[in-house]
Amino acid sequence: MSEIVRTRFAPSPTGYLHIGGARTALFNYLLARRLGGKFVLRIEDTDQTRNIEAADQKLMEDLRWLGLQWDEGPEVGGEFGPYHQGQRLELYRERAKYLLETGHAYYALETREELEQMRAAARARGEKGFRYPRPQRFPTEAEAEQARRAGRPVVIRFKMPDRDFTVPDRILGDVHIAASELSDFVIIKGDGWPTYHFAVVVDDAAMHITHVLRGQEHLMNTPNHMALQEAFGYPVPTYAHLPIIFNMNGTKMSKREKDKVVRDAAKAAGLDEQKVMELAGVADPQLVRLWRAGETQLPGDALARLAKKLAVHVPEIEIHDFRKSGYLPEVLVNFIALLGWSPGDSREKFTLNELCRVFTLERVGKTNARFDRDKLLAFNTMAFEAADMPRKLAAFRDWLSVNEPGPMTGLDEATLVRVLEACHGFRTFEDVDRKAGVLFAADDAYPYDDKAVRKWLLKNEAAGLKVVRDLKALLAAATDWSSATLDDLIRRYAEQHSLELGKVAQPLRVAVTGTTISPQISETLGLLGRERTLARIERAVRVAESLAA
RNA sequence: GCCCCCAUCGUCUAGAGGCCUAGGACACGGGCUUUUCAAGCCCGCGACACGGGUUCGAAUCCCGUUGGGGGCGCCA
Repeated sequence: MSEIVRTRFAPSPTGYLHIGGARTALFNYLLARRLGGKFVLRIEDTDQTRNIEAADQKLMEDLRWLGLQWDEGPEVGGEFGPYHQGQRLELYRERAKYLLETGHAYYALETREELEQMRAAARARGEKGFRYPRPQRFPTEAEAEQARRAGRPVVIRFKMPDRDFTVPDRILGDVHIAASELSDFVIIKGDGWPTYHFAVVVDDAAMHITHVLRGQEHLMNTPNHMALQEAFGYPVPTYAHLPIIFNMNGTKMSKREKDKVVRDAAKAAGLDEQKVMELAGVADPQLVRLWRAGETQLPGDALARLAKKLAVHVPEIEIHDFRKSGYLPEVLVNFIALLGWSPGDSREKFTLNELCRVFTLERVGKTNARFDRDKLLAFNTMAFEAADMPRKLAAFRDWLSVNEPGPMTGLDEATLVRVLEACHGFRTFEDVDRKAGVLFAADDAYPYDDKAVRKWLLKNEAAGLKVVRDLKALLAAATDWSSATLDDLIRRYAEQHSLELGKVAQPLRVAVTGTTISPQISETLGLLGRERTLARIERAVRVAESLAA
């Protein structure tokens, strides 16, 4: 029997998993775990025009990265598969035929244009919302076939019962929707594929789904689903509509936002079409033209390239973005869980397993939430602080693996550990990269920040330069290259010359990294090693002198 | 426009009639620490949208207003 709880996450494959989807997936996962049930993954790829190549793979990769492994679905199988709706067309056709034969559905022959006109006319007449007018006489099978042959579209519509519906929602309570708000909706599209409303009902029943947790944007669709269930004699699952997640500015979180940020930066930098193509590495001028006009999105890698050249931070929207920015999956899970759910006390730190034990629908709120990046960042920082080295190391390697190869790619474990220790207090791996990446760049190629060089090496009659030169000799003669020795050497030098430590450490830091940001100076030198430190100081002296000249 | 949902600090939230002079977290402000960037520590600022009821008593219940959000597709 199907007394066992079964939940599902049913994304459409349009790209990576985004925050809202991740939250829906998480809550479904948690509910199933909490109630000892099964969590099913189903790919809703019924819109052939929107499907994106390999998007299901990306979705699954993100889900797994978060730790939300499904019990049934693509790649793991299960007794109610297949789990791609595109592979279940026979079932939908059979079910639609049943509805047709039992008088619950009928053919409709209007073109999209005709429907648009009908909608416009209804609006002109001042009607409240468009409802498809059910015809007196329905097109026959023969007429449908004739229309098909004539190349006209043929869809199947469901005969919506003429009565009010009450959606029993576990979060919102009973929601009443009047019959006047409902109409005969399409269940089979012109291309023969099912609509979402149809496929979702057929599959939820076929897969014995008991609880449907989904975004609140689906609330008004629910009567359609309930009517379908009634027509089929399917049980009505428990519904729970989740509040929506917004950006801090109250707008909906959307992938388009990433493009907007970069587009605005490109505009501010005065880049023309040619330049954008060049920097983004895009060969199609038409694409760039549309993108500049705000009418389309750039491929992810192209956008990332352009953003990097413009030095703008692209807001993370999709789970994969957070992964690439150096967030921990357990932090995202923890944080997302708190968007719409709370334990009832002031506790905020939860692992996935802990959430599985305490999650209940009763504690899910009704109010929409804003996605506070600052708080997420703080969570990430605290998690790193609390994580042990094996965890940090594994996460660091994961981060390196999903980003373009950089100076730290391929470093051995001992060095990676040392880097992480040297960078303690970091918030994301981007911090680590920003702080220590330059130490692994070629000694003759890393850039010098002119401002830093002027301030710390050239100012006050090149006081910093003198310090650096002195130190070079001392460092060359150091007995060994341990952090302790280096620290001691630097402190002693400062003391002997009555200088504050900052007056010694900063010039040295600028000399060996080109910037004012690096791990503690003795660690910085330690990581570089004697030879490279000396080589870098030499180069710094040359750079500073040429800048002064 | 019509229908539906929602409403506590800037943000996420605790609060299920007296425990609330409303608690926590992040952000913010100030201070400490300091060799940069972070991190850390201490202190502080800060909300029941508004108006009516109900009640001995309301952030908590009811109604209205306002505000926010969602829906009104051959998208999901």
